[in-house]
Amino acid sequence: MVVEADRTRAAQSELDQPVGLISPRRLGFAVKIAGRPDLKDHDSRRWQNEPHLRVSLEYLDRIFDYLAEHGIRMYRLSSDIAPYSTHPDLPQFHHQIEESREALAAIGARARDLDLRLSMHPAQYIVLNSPHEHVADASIRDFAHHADFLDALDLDLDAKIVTHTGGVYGDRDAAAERFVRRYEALPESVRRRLVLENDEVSWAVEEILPIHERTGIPLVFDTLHHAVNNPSGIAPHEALHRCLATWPVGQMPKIHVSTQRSANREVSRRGPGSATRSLVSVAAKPGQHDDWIDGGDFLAFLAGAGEVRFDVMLEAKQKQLALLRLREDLRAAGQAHDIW
DNA sequence: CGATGTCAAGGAATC
DNA sequence: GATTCCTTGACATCG
Repeated sequence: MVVEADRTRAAQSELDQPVGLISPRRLGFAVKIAGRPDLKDHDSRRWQNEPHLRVSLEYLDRIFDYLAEHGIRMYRLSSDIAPYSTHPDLPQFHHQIEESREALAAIGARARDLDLRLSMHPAQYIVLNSPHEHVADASIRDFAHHADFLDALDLDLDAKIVTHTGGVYGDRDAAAERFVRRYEALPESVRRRLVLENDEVSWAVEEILPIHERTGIPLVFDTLHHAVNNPSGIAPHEALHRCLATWPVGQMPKIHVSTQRSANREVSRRGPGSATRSLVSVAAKPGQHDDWIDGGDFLAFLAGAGEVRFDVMLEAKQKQLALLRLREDLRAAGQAHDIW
């Protein structure tokens, strides 16, 4: 059976670890499966057509097939998996978790069988520290829904909900204060899963560390965001270590890794008012994700990381294809035993 | 059928 | 105060 074979390989890999050589335990990717339009990540029909979580879970089962086939053990679920489930004007969609209990239990059991680490990352509209109470309230409801969903899968506490701090609104201290106050008022079901990621514009590592100190919330280190937003110039590995240290004993920390899109690239574009496509050179904006992960950069980052362990969520446009290619790059560099 | 418009939701920068 | 960008794809409708 595939699962048993994977477990055996897992045990073997642990034994093969050279003493002192540090590695992530898992490589994961987010939501969409590149090049496989048949593998949908959620039921995306409009509300008029009554989309449902049960349909999304059938899709997810097919994605799990793919993950099992490729030995991938970390995956970010779509936050739209239960369509309109917190939409204020569509209460008829608010009970999908209850309506899907059995399917949720089954897919959760399968995730555990496959030793899959799952996570979620609510959309940009979820802003806990917003000065607008209605935005904060909607965010709290959304977090609670995400937690209920992961709980319905009966997943352990490595299954996290990732968020950003939010805005600054011209007063950083007040913005941090709102985050802390509202975090502390969150239900335990949310607090035990919520983790905070440094972002690319407003809240750098040095600015979320104080929030961790006040709340205990674990920090997800994002390498690209740190490269783009690092006002006091903290060295990447220093930032990494500080974030890893915020995780409780017994939970495996995770980080986000991506490669920045290079300055110029050729893309196929549809001309204005015309149906024909042609190759055009466009400038990339700073902080954009590249299609792939640079294997050399990744290896160098690991080599300098020291005696620490963490899982790695890859954020690349080519999704799981970037993960598979990175594996090949690492294998070519003699690090295959070392990487999941 | 291909092209175009739309989608629940926010924040920041710019004017 | 209003507009645009961010970023994303696929559904839904229009011509």
